[in-house]
Amino acid sequence: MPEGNEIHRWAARHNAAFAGRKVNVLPGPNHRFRDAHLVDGKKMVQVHAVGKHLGYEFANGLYLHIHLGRFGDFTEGLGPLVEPKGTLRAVMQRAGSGKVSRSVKGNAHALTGPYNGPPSKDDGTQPFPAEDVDWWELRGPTDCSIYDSDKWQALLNRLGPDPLAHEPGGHDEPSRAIDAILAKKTSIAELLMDQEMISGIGNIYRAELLFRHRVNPFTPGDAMDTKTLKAIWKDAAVLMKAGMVDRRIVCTKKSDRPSKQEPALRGEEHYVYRRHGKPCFVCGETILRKDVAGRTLYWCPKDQHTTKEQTASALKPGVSLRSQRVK
DNA sequence: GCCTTATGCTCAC
DNA sequence: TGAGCCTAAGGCT
Repeated sequence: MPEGNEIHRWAARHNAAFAGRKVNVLPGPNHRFRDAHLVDGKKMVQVHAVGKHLGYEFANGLYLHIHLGRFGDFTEGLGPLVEPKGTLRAVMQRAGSGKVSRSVKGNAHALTGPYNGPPSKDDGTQPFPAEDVDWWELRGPTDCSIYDSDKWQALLNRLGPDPLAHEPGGHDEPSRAIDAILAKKTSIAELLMDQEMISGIGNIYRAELLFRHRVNPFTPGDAMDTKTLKAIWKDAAVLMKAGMVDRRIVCTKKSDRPSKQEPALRGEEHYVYRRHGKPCFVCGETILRKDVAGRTLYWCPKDQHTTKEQTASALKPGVSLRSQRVK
């Protein structure tokens, strides 16, 4: 369920664990990933992350392309693999690290922990360094398939610049995104989610970025100004980088949190995302939500200066999104 | 157990 | 613009 921060984090971890090594790539129990054999047993050169896409580059010139979509996720583990579940799609394992064991019940070593931070789960499991990862398993991706280098390059060409793919100070690329946005009449809320404009931003970051810059989400791209767009780009890079490290998207400033706690308490990570019906941390106004192009947009009508009509278009409290979509 | 929701995207019409 | 695909969790009965 990742945005760009998670994708770059997986790429970093899987580079540490597998880059330069021979790996086994196996289809899941249902064998839906039929092309696994094309890279199985080959040397994995390196993992690339662009926007929300992962590309595992192999020495034979092929790429294992993975897009997690909304539901996809990895489980990493140490030691022998255990009992894959039916929904499993694919597995990568260090070659020569022993046979895949399907006899052990339970998965005591498996967890999807943060880099070196505190455990992400409340079950007491401890994180381990990426270098120690022996295998990962994948479930629920939107795509898991083999690309040749032309197909991979075509993907890169299609995607807009990625805030996480650029070094601070070397920000020449955002101009491409900014020019593209300024040429569109579509709302900035939709444009921020458009991977051909900027890649890597998803529903949480778009809502939070628009709030942090007090931008009316319904503003057309061509009515935005360059200065604000530049600021949003820079902010995106900072927030997403932080989200890469602790596997937690935190967009509130300490001074805006009701508790003033650092790190942010549960429920105080976001200004507007999933806070509909609750009071804005900054102005106290009720946070609104609306279905926009199939995704839920959250905003504060006061801080983000929405018009009466835009405010009135928000979903009524208690009404389900599904019934709203059917209108 | 059913319903809803969720950090996404593609394709057919 | 809508349907479809993918999986899991939480709230409700």
